Amino acid sequence: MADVARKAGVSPMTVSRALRPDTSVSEETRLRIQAAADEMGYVLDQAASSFSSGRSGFVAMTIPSINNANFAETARGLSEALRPSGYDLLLGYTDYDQAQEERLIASFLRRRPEALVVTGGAHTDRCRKLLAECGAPVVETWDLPSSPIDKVVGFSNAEAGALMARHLHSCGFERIGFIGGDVGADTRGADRRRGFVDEIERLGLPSPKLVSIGPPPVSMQEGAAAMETLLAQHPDTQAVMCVSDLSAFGALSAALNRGLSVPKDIAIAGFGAYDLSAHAYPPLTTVDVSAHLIGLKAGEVILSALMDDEVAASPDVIETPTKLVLRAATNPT
Amino acid sequence: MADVARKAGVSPMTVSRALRPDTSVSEETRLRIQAAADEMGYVLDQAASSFSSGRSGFVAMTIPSINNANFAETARGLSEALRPSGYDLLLGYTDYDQAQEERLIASFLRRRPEALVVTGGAHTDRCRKLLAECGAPVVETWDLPSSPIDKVVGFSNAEAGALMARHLHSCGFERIGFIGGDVGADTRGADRRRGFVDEIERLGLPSPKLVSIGPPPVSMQEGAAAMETLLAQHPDTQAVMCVSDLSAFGALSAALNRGLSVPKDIAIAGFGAYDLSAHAYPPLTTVDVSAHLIGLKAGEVILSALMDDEVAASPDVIETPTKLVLRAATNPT
DNA sequence: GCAATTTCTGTTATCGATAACATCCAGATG
DNA sequence: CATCTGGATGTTATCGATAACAGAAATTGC
Repeated sequence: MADVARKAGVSPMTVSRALRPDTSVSEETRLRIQAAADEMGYVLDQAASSFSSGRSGFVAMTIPSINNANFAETARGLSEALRPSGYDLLLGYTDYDQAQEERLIASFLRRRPEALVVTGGAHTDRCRKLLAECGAPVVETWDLPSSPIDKVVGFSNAEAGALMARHLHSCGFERIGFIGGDVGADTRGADRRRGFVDEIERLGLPSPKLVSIGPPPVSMQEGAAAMETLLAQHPDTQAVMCVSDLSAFGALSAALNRGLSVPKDIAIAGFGAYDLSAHAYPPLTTVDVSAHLIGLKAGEVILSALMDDEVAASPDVIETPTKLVLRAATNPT
Repeated sequence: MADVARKAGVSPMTVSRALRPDTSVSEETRLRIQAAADEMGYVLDQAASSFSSGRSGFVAMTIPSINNANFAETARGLSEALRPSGYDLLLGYTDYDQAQEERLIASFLRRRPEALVVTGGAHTDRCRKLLAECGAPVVETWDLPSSPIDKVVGFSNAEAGALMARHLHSCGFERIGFIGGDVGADTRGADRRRGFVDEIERLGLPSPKLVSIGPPPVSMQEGAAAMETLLAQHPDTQAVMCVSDLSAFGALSAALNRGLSVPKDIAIAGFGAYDLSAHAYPPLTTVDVSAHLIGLKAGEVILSALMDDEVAASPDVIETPTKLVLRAATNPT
């Protein structure tokens, strides 16, 4: 930077200012400095910049799986919301493992992110402590934790399950099943199942048949296997909700392979409104949780918190909409 | 850190050493320092560490889309390969836009990544220059560029297209189509189409009917629309390859919606071996490009380059395998 | 026309960790 | 017993940018 300053005939301080937005340097000088920097191939050293200014320019985010269209959408939304303000996204995945999440958060904190976004409201004790005491805004997403760490942008997974329960009930199905959502690692999936089961029972229908599935990430393969189990044990099942569209898609393929007609022989619903649910044959009924919007809102919450606008501060909890998406796979006619 | 040092009764330098691997501190002292640091909630400031040591601890990676299972797999592979060495992954997506890639790379370079991984071999001139001159190892992936910047881990997209062409020919199909791959933004998709078309012609079959598709990312929706166009214009088409499994899946749904039987009326093949291709009904024939392996190999190449082991240096170009995956959707019997 | 204000630029100190070098000491070696 | 060796620890200088403050030049207001 000193070289650039010499070349442009100014002090290093002026170069520093010229290369940042919102700093007072005359337009003429800025252009001259810019030209000198470009010509010399000078690139700002952000490590030094972060060190000196105490601002890392990072927002850290953890998601359960990098290979999941829904969480990817949330990451994209967050990234889009933050880009105009110049923040870089530090993205990591936890493999649905709270211990892994803790390690990841601890590692991220060394980079002094200016805000953190995590998925879900369930964390190890130490992880909660790290997040609560790190001094940066924290946003929990994809959930409505009962005792949030800081900010929340999400929805009730239990209510999403109940929503689907009411739909299947309104379609006239009575012998109903649920695939997945039993493993502790995916607390949101477990919440959906709980909401679904409770609502089915509240509506006076027989308790849903539950089929376990392996630990997350739940694959299509596992959905297919679970469907075969369900059909073997309870061949008279009329409708089934799966913990995600991916498992629902696997379940659909298993049903079709068995020669069943969907929804005539068995209706299938998923969760998450993945693209594939719209193009499955028949298309799958699902719940749209506006994954992209969650990311956008989380970004807005962060920016608002970082501005420290006491006046225009975001609410601490933002509930995002969930919407039933009706498709042929649960249409009883 | 000075506080921790005081508390543990050592110098700051010893604390610095104790908190890093591969540094000589007696086990007893290390434990005492670790305890003091934990108790005080001290977290290393990596910005300062990077600044001082000149090593950022970052590897930067750009992928076309964050919401694509294949690229996500490559990112996961890279991340897994690098984790043991303590590198953090700085991940960004280009939206299949070279200008966006250039901006992203320029932004990443300010963080002084110790290596960069990019997707494909097509870049803007300035981007090539930035990458070539940044001093860090660069790995181009998912392609075999004719004039690589540095290292390469990938495969020939044209050959992958030709592979599928030979398969469809061997099945006895003659009137063949190709959906997608026409837009410049996705050079790899264009390569696949070129390889496919050339091979079909070389085999003496009539030139494939080509159907355009919107700019990437190619959605299932667009695959479906393209299939409708193809069926309207060339209803006698016997087999079609799509630029990706996602568009193939959309095309499949369009064909089924039309009341066609797959593969009896029309055979469908995709590319990429996405999970959904295995569980589509009927399952889709595709090309497996070992996305995860690409990431792993890229990570190994980087680690080897950073070790500067002249002896065990990785080759500059690693060709990863592509494998035809035969499934019912192109089985003519 | 002169003081008051604003705009632009320069000076100095500093952020927190680590590289490089120096030192000390215990045990091995001849 | 003197010397050597190597592991463990301390000392000093430094990385590159920016915050905070200070000063100079341009502009404004009455």
